[in-house]
Amino acid sequence: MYSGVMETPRDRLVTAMSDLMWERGHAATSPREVRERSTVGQGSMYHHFSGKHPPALAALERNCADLLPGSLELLEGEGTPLAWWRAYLSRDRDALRGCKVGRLTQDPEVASDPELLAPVADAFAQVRGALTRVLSQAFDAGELPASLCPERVAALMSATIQGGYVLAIAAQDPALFHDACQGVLELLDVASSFRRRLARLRRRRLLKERMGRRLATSPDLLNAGPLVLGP
Amino acid sequence: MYSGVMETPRDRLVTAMSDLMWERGHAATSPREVRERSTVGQGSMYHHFSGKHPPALAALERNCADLLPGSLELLEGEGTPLAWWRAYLSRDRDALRGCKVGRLTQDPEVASDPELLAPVADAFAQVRGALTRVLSQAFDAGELPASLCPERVAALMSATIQGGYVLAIAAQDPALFHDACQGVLELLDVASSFRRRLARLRRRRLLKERMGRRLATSPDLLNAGPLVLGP
DNA sequence: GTCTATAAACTGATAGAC
DNA sequence: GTCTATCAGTTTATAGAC
Repeated sequence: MYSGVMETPRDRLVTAMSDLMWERGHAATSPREVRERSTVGQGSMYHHFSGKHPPALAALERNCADLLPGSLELLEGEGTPLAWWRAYLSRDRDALRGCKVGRLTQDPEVASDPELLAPVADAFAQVRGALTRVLSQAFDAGELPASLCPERVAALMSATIQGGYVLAIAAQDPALFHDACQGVLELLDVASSFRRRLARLRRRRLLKERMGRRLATSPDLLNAGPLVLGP
Repeated sequence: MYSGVMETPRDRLVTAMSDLMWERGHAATSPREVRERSTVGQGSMYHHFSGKHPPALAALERNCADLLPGSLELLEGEGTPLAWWRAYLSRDRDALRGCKVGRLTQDPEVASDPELLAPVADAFAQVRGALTRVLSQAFDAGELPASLCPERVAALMSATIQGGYVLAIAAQDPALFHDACQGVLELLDVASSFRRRLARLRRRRLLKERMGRRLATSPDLLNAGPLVLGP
């Protein structure tokens, strides 16, 4: 069925609700505001939706569906685990506007309504799942120390982004968002370089044993100052 | 001036506003709710405060003043930097209720009002400052690799907590909050053990040179499997 | 300082013509 | 499906007695 270029009134209502939930949350959004933004008549609104709940659920599901693919596609395809999580944590995000989905966890009417919370919970679970898979690959490849737990590091990555928004908005400075993300990247770089260095030591030791002679430990390892990481 | 055990009506209004801002945020809180909770009469409320803004500012300033000391005192006193940040990140927090202060960054009326946002920004800046000082001490003592930046790791710690709330509420499971906090602790443990191990290598090398003889590299270092950290 | 009464405004929701 | 008109219920805010 051809719907033309114009959005249908129903879509306009959902779009208005979606925008308002991002800007103001659910509890702070009144049906009147939704109606005004959607430029839909008073009577028409009640023809399409009865109350605030149904359009809110539709808006939420659309927001999650819109946002998820962009996040998930960064965490797969060509490349290495390290490149994936770097891309994910370095992704350009509008720090002062916050997360369309995450913000709603702070809304009393969403958090207390299992139906509204479900798509939010699902979106976060999927992102965390993808991050966990990526990290597990890095562990299997020996690129991260086994003392780290993929699930916990995945939770940390998601939390860093969500908490980064909080810090940035509080300070009205996007730099804090990027500081937090950089911070976790730097820690992961240390952890993965650690593993690489240990592996290097192991290889040398094996080599040394096989060749039956002593190999001087590489001075550049022992003098290592700040950890400098490859590109 | 003696005020007795009972809170004054003005205090009751501020307390009610404070509780409601935590539970529902500012935008979603109506003057009527504040009046009902405070059990202050309609006329009395307008005698003490004109509108929602003044009691909100008072409530916010009180919340920040109540919350800050508890956080700051964990980050000083006897002990080591590592013990301080562990205590800070392991502190018992009600993950599903969220942060009294941080939640308000997601409120449109707080985020867009410089006067209301100021105490929030200040509280976060102070915590970040304390964390940065603690981390700087660890860097100075050589307990963390110099590739890490104290400010960024401090931002990461704050973000982890704030983001942990988001994940926990989304999943309605406090475990996710603790996962995120544990995740950053584990990464910091790796980073600090890394530094310790490098330092150990350096000491041995110095010793070796001074004694003019070769010292076999410690097998327990080279065979290190999962990093096991001290208590 | 506190209370009751009341005014003024607004909001959510419905009905019925087109 | 959309519009106008309208109603009922609430909410904010003020006035004035105590």
